[in-house]
Amino acid sequence: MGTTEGLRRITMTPAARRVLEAAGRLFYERGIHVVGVDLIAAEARVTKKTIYDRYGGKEQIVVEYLADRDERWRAFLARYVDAAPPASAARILAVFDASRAWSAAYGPKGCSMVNAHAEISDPAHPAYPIITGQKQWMLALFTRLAGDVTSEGAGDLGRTLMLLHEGALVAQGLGVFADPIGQARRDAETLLAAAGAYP
Amino acid sequence: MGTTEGLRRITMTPAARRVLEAAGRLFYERGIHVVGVDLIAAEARVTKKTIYDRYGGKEQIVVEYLADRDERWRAFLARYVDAAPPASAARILAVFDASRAWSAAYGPKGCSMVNAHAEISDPAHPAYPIITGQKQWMLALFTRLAGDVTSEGAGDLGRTLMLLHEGALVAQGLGVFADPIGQARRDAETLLAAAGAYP
DNA sequence: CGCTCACTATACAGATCGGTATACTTTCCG
DNA sequence: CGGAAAGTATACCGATCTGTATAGTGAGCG
Repeated sequence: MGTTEGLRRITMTPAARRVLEAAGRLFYERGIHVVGVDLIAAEARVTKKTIYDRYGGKEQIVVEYLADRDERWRAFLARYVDAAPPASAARILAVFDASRAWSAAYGPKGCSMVNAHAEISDPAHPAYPIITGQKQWMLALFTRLAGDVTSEGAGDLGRTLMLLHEGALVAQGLGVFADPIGQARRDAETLLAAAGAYP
Repeated sequence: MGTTEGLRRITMTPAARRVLEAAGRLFYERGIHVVGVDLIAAEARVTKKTIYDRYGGKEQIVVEYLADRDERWRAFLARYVDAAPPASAARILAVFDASRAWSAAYGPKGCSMVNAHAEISDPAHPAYPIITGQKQWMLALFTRLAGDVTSEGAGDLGRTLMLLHEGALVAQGLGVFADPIGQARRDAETLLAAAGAYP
């Protein structure tokens, strides 16, 4: 079901897990290119040999980092969406609730996929499909959830929700104003009311 | 009026201008950390000595790059906004028209400020205020333009427009769907109609 | 004329980059 | 018992990074 199938071929030994944890934190907070393998090794209390035994190269660490974030975000999100009544507007609002909770828990520097895309511009990079795949998946999710509560115009509504959501993540990362995800949530609510999603 | 006053102290000789042009193109297309001074020098057909004579260091090239983009974007945008009737909803829509034209002319890889923020996380970096300053300025612009066409709720409308606009730039950069800026523009139009901005 | 400024050309320094090699230890498991 | 797997420690490689040093060229100008 995931788009990350053929990419993750790492034996997740305890040391490999520490590497992924340290790399994830450093990549997200400081950026990908600026974080070296030596720093990751030191932070994970692991030798470089172990890193290269498990991952083969830095590129694969990046792939694992993004695939892991993607996987965890989808699971995190599912808990919020599934908790809301089926085919309800509340299911859409739950996405914004999940984003706010995720941001509070895992760092407010915006979306890791968007940030990674700023550094990985080459579409041939093995991590590229993970980045674009998650955004495609989010758009499909919004469109599907919108289709469950409106008789027509689900595509349009889905794209608008996508824009509000992405905009909120960026505004959150740059600290443009307070609680942008809350703002986006209220905007989505208004939008859903206008679309007749509250019967 | 600009937020970039105390930062630009470069004598813009012909060679320095070629450096800024080359660095701007490379930074935007490939990223900041991944582009070295040697590459910039080669691409600008300039020796490294000239670069360090004019800019002092790579950090200042980054500052000039972002300050220049910010300056040019504001001038570009002003032409679109000022061409629309004063205190009209068309002025707001003109922002989206400007973004679409800018993206078509200067590259579709999203917002250079957002991309730079992914690589420059340290708030003490001299380029940081340029990044956040532009977003603050955009929010103030949207809020001011919104205040010109609605009697109340300009702050709220301004923030919503900001989210739509930022979301559209990100979606454009990641290629989530076709013409996201056009989508955002239509959404803004609906929003403005609901707010009674068309008398 | 002679000075200054902008610039070229080239070589180099010191640090850091991703990645590899060698040798050793521990743990688990058939 | 014995061997494979997972790990540590350390030293190293070539390439690349930002930044500097030295020497020389050409144009503008008082």
